[in-house]
Amino acid sequence: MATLHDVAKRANVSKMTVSRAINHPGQVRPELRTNILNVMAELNYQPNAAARALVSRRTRVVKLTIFEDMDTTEPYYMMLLAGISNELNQHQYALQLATSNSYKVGECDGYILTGIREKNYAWVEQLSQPVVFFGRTYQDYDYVDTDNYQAIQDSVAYAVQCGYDNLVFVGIAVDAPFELDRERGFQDFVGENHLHSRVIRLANHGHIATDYLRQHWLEFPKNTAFICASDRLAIGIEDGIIQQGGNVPNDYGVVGFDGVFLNQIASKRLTTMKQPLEVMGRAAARLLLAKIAHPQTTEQEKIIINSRLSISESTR
Amino acid sequence: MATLHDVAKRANVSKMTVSRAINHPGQVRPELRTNILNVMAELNYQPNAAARALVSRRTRVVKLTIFEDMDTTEPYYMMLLAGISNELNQHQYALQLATSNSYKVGECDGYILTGIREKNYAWVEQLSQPVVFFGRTYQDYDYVDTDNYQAIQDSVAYAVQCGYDNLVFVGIAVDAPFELDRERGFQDFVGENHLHSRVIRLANHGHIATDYLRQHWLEFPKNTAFICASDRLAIGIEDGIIQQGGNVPNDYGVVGFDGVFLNQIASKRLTTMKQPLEVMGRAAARLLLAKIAHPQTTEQEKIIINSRLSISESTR
DNA sequence: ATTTTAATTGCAAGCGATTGCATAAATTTT
DNA sequence: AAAATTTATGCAATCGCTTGCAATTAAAAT
Repeated sequence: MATLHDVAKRANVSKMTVSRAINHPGQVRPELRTNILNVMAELNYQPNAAARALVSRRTRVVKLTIFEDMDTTEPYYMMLLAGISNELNQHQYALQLATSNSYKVGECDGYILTGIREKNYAWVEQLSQPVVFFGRTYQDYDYVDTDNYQAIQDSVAYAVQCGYDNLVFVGIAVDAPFELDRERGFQDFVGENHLHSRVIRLANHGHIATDYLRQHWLEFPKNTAFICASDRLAIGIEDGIIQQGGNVPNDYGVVGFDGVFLNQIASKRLTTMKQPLEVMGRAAARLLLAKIAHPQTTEQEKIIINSRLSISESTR
Repeated sequence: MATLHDVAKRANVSKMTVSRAINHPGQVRPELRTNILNVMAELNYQPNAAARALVSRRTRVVKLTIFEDMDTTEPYYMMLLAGISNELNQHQYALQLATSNSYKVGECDGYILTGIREKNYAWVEQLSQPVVFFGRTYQDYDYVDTDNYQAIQDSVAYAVQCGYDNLVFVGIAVDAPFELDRERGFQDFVGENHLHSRVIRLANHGHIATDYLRQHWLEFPKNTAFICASDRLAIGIEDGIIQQGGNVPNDYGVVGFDGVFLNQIASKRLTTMKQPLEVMGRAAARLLLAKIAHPQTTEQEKIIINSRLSISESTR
């Protein structure tokens, strides 16, 4: 492997000039610089990351830590990963992935944290590097999120506009900010508009929703819309309706949440509140990189990115 | 941040002794060592990874590169990630994630490569670090994979044993080793056993399979089993059958492949050939770590891990 | 033409750890 | 009891790069 020294010798300059040609382009004579760049290419020179990190105290690594016992069946994170990875890449940063088991391994310049639990806060507070949360947290940290409250309101408003007059919120039985926001959004909307409504909470599995519908089928009259807190639940609900002989979307409407991919496998393509996860991932990465570059300047701390309803075949 | 030097001073020894206490426990007097370890804990000393990497030429980072334009809707990789991450973690290695865009960013001690395309081989060959492929490749490299040929044969055998007498292989329309192996496995089995059979190839989307069934419904008599090359296709097929009024599993059987999670959302829980992705990920990581530790000793190069049929409600 | 200022380049030091060799202490052998 | 061996520890050099300051050169101002 060629080193700075090799390049310098070959280009007849000092190591310093080569270093500057790379890191401070303005400080070196243009023609000299192009020459150096050529030599670098000839020698296939790659700066040694370790040496760089050692002296500059910059690893050029960002760590994404997924604390939630990673539900490996959830494509949600995959899309997030893609967004973060792409953005970091553009800034020559590498993405390191850590889980609740491995969060202590490896160094980095900053953290993107998601799926955090109360018990992890002690660890978080002790971090010396900048931190950005993905998803609003209980505590007061910088984060990127979607407006769950508003998103659900939009979903319900749409269902009402479709003409469904009985609104059922199918929530995920979990005590997390995103879920509470959604439920509150639903409650407020149906309250203000005096709508027939109901809230049920289920574990986040399609077949659980299907089973639930089977057992409670008679409780749901025609013209009911199910506003679900995940696409999984939505698909389970839809399957359940169809199995009970209900007609989707004519007599029953189903709206999902997340817009992951499940709509690709459902019998009918799902109407769903689509989170722009790729964009949100990029935003989180960008915010973190800004904090790394300017540790004090803490201008924009909370970034809210709107979800949009993707209208398809499960509503009329 | 405390350095080796700080620890050494506080413990009244030289830096070297501290270094040895960490890396070569046998070479330092036990009581001295425990004392040093205590001081390290007191000072919350963490070895500087950059400095270490610089001199030892070991980054303690493994890079997983997913070349396939990452189908972010595919939980497959998520499960793989979990396996790799867990295994690396146990060996104090960090996992760096790269995609087809970012494969040039960052240094590492070795690579796990997956979803590789012909055009990437030039890059692969030029790598100086050890490489392990996830999934058999066209070329002759070390890899971890499941026996796709055998797995499909097992699926078909099971379907026959269930009493289905018309076998349909629903393949993914892609020119990849895993797919060719599966198709060949099917063809060989039905050929040798003189079974009624047919092969169709579709893009890997559930609703495409559903649509296909709608259009070709009359071509599939009762007592047909669909052996699918993915769970997505299987779910689409199953939905299609049900929508056409067919009875699963009594008149039609459906067998999936992968065992990702889709069975959690299907109307009926899917019988599927389950790849132990977590285990396979761990195996890949372990193989790579072995190659990193002993670059020459190339004993075990191809690791085949068996998939197992997970029998559920979509077959009788 | 001479001084001032700005733009380039080089020198030396050092980031925090590890490797090879040398030294000191403890143990065994003769 | 002296010599040979093993076991522990320390010293110095070094990994490849960047920071701070000094030195050189070119451009601008007097």
